[in-house]
Amino acid sequence: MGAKRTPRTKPGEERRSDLLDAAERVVVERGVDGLTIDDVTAGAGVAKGTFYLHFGSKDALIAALRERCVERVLRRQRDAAADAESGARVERWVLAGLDGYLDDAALVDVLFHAAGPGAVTTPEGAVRQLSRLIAEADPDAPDPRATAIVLYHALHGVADHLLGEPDDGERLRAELVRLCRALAGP
Amino acid sequence: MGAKRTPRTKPGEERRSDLLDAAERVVVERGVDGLTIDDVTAGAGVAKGTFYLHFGSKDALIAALRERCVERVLRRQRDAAADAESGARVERWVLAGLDGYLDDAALVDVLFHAAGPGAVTTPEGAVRQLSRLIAEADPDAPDPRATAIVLYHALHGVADHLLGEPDDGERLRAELVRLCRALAGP
Amino acid sequence: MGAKRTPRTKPGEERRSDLLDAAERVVVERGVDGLTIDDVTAGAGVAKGTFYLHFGSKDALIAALRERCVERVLRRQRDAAADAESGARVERWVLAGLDGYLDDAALVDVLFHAAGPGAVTTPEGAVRQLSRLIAEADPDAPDPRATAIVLYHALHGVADHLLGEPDDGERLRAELVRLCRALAGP
Amino acid sequence: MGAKRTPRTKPGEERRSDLLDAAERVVVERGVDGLTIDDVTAGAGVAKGTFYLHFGSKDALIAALRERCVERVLRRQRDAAADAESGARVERWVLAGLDGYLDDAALVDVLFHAAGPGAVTTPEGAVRQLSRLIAEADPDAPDPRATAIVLYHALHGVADHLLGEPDDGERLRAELVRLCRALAGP
DNA sequence: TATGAATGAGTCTTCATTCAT
DNA sequence: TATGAATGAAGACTCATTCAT
Repeated sequence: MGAKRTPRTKPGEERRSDLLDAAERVVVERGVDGLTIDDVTAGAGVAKGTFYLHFGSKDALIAALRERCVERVLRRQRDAAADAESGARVERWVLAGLDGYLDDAALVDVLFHAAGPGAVTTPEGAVRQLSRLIAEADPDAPDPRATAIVLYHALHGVADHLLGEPDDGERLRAELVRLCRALAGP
Repeated sequence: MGAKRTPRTKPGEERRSDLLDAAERVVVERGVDGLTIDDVTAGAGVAKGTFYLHFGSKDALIAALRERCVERVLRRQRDAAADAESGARVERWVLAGLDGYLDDAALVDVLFHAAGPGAVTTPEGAVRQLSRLIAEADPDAPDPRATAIVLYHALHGVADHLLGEPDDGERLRAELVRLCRALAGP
Repeated sequence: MGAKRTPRTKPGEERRSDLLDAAERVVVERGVDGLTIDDVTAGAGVAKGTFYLHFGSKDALIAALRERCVERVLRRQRDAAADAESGARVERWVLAGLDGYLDDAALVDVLFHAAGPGAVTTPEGAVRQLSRLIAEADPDAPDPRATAIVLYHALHGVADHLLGEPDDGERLRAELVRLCRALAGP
Repeated sequence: MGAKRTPRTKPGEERRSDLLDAAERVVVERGVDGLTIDDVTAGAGVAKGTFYLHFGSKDALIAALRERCVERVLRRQRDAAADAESGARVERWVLAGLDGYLDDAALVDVLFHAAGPGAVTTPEGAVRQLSRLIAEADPDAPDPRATAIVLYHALHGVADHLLGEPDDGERLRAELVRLCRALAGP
C-alpha cells in the first residue's frame, strides 16, 4: 500500500546469512531457549514467514548456527597450525582454539553448553579436592590449582565424549591416566 | 476445589526427595527443557500444587538437581582417593569422577551440557586435525587420536572456565601449554 | 501446531473492536474479575493468541474498555448539552450522563465501581440517618430520602476524588457545605 | 513436638478480630483481589486452617470487612451530628463522613470502589465540560470546577444507586435537577 | 519470494479449600 | 480449637508454525 523500505527480494544465501547473523545476536543475549523466531526475523528485518523459506524449523536454525560456529574456529586453528613451526603446532592449534572460542565466548557458551544459568561454572569443591591431591602427589607441582582445573575439564570432556562413543572407553581411560602422570606425576 | 483423596502427609525431606527423584527421571528422558512440572508431580505421585510447597520454581528445581548430582559424584571421588595409595590418588580421583559421571551419564549430560540434541558430540573435524598434528609432532605418540580427544576437551573446558574467571587466563594458558608438551611433546 | 481453519484476516481496528465488544459482554455478565481471556476470544470467535496481537495483557484490555465507555457517554452528554437551551444545559448534561450510564448501567457499574458483589448498594443505615437529619433541619424538605441519597453519593465521590487530588480538599469541602445548605438548608 | 509460641486457644471474638485486622492491612496494601488467605493468616499469626474456623470463605471475610468499615464511619457521623447545633447537623454529618472515609481512605477506596488501578480518577474530560457549562449558566458561580466535581460524583452515585433500586428513578432525577438548579442555577 | 495475521496447544504458577492429626 | 500439608481447578501468557494474499 504505502511505500515500504526496499522489501525487495535478496539472493537466498544472503537472506539466510542475515537470519543467522540475527539469530547469533539474539542467542548471545537471551540464550538458545530465549531465542524466538520473532526476535530473529525482527533482527533480520524480514517478516516472520520469510524465516520458514530458509530454515525448516527453529531446531534447524540452531543446528546451522552451531555448524557455522565450529567451522569458523576450525579454520582459525588450521591457519594457526599451518603458520607455526613444526615443533609448536599442537600447542598453537590448541591456543588458537582457545582464542577462537573466547572471541565468541558467549556464543559458544550458549550454543554448546548452557543448560540454563549457572550450569558452566567449575565446581569449586572439585577443584579444591583435586588441587590438594596434586600438591600432595608432587610437592614441586608448578600450579596445582591450574592443573586441577585443566584435569577436571579434561575428565568431563572425555565423559561427554564417551556418551556418544562408548567404544573409545579403554583408550581414553589410558590417555587420562597418562595425562595425570604427566601433569601431576612424581 | 478442595482435596479429594486422602492426602497422606510425608516428612518434608522425603517429599522433596521424591520430587527430585521424579525430576531426575524426567530430565534424563526428555531433557531439561522437556521437563514439565506436571511430569514431575505425576512421577512423584503428588498434586501439582505440592511441588510449589517444596520448590519455588522450575528453575529452583533444576538448580537443586544439579547440586545433588555434583555432590553425589564428589563424595564418590573423595572416597576413591582416600582408599588409594598415595602415589595413585590423582588418577584414582579422576577415574572415579569419570565412572561417577558415566554412571549417571545421561543425567550429567543433560544437566550440565546439553543445549539441545546433537550439541555434545566431539567434532570429528577438530579431532582429525589435532590427531594429525600430534602424530607429526611425535611419531612415537602412543595414541594420537585419544590424545587429541583429551586435549580438545581440556581446551574447551578451560575456555568455559575462563568465561567465568577471566583472571585465570595466564595460568591456564601456561598449563595448557605444559599439557601439550607433556602429552604431545617431542 | 499451526493453523487449522481458514484464518480470515480482518482489518486490525475491526478485530480490536470485536474483542472489545466480546469483553464488554463478558464483563457485564461475570464482572471484571470474572473476565477470562478465553471467554473474550471465544466470544469474538478468534483463537487465544489473537488476543495478544491486539492487547498486551488483560489489564490493558480492561483499561481500553474503560476508555471506550467514558468516551461514549461523554459524547452523549456533549450532544445533549449542545441541543439544550442555554438555561438548562447543566441539568441536561447531568441527566444525559445519568441516562448514558444507566443505559450501560451494568457495564459502568462493573467497570468503575464493583469490588465484588454487594459492594455498591447505598447503605440503608447511612441513608436513614441522613434523611432524619434533613427532615429535622428543614421540615418542608420536599424529599429528604432522595436528598440523602444524593448527598451521600456526592460525599463519597468527593472522597474518592480527594484520594487522587488531595489539593482540592479545601475547595471541595466548601462546595459540599454549599450543597448541604442549598439542598437541606433552613 | 518442640515448644511453640503460645499457640493457645483464644476467645473466638478476639481471633476473628485479629483476622479482620490482618485482612485490613493486606487489603490496603494489595487490594481486594490481591488478598490471599495465606497473607491473612500469616498476618494474624495463625495457621491457614484456623481461618475457616471463623469465616466460611474469602467472600465472607471481605463482606465482614466492609461491614466493619461502614459501621466505624457511621458511628463517627452519628456522634458528629449529635454534637452539632441543630442548624448545622446535615453538613456536620456530611463532613464527618468525608473525614471518616479520608482517614481510612485507602481502605474504603479498595473495599468499595477499586476495580483495578486507575478506576477511580475523576475523568478530566467530563469535569472540563461540566465546568464550562456551569460557568456559562452562572457567570457568578463561586467555583465552577468544584461544583462540577461534586455534581459529577452525585450523578454517578445516583446512577449506581438506581441499579439496585430502579424504583427510585423518578424521585432521584427530580432531586438531581433540584441540585443542579441550586448549585448552578441562574 | 515475501508477508504477517491467525492459530492453539503447551506451561507455569496461584490460591481457595479440605481434612487427618 | 488449631494445624499445615496436600489438593487441583483455573487462568494468563508464549511462541512455533501455517497459509491466504
